[in-house]
Amino acid sequence: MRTPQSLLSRIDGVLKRFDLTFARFELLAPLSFARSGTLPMTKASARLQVHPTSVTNTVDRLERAGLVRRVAHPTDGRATLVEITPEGRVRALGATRKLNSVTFSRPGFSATDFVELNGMLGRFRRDTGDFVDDLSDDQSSDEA
Amino acid sequence: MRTPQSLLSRIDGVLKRFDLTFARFELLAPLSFARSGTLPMTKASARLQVHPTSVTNTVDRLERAGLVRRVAHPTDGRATLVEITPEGRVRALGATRKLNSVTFSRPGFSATDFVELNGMLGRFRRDTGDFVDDLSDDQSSDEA
DNA sequence: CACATATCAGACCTACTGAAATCT
DNA sequence: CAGATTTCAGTATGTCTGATATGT
Repeated sequence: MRTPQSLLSRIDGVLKRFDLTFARFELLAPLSFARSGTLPMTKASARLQVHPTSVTNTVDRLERAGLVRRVAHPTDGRATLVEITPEGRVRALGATRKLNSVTFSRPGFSATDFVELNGMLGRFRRDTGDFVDDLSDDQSSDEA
Repeated sequence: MRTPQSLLSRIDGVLKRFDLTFARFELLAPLSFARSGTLPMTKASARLQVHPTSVTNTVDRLERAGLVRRVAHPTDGRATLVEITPEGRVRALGATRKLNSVTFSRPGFSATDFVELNGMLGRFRRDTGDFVDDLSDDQSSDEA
């Protein structure tokens, strides 16, 4: 538990310069990668494995910061899409780059350990049934 | 980051039955292992790598629950020792046992992966200078 | 009508900052 | 007096539960 704690503090240190937290980055980054730039709230909740109200909270903050927008779902009147804004894209890209550069400059793991670790964690997630919807490639129904 | 998150939720699930959180267990467990059963606040802060005020907070809650006691430091008038109570020992032991049994029943890692992982995380902590005072075997000066 | 989606209100925990009290 | 130790007040974050409004 100490290692991810240490990693997280490094990550948060970087993200702070972008006025982001890890929780917010975790939502913003996938949005910036998704072609459509949108994600239904429900999917975000499942993807990040957090309570729906937590997503509401996170989206509230990102929206206040002008990094995302809430958009009505085109076909399901109950659902809401989160859409990344141009400014959100810029922010996500900058943060991602900085995180990558910091990670590469001081990875904390040897190259072989890194590969090995990746495999282990993948096996763990598979064995504990954690790959909930990472397979379904995104907001299939969201071509907004 | 997902794997420790998953582990933590399992751990918290177990600890909840003992009216403990992971943060509180992290303080209580070392106390139960230490022969003297005491730890200066400062050491606890360094050991757990959390802010001094967080230790104050954690000790407050444990003390309210009757699991620890605050004791004046015998030689340093500024310092305060945290002392585990008999009830605290019982609680810590029970929680530790339950955690171990759950861990063994569903480890999430293969035996070889587990050994490998241990080595990696140890190397990580060593390389990032995270073994602050785990070497100094405990509250050397606290024989209360 | 049963179910799904999202939000709100309320609560809790953890952690931090800055200021203060006490002691070495 | 400079520095160490701990606490307090106040703030922010993230997460959860339960209740609610809305739509399928």
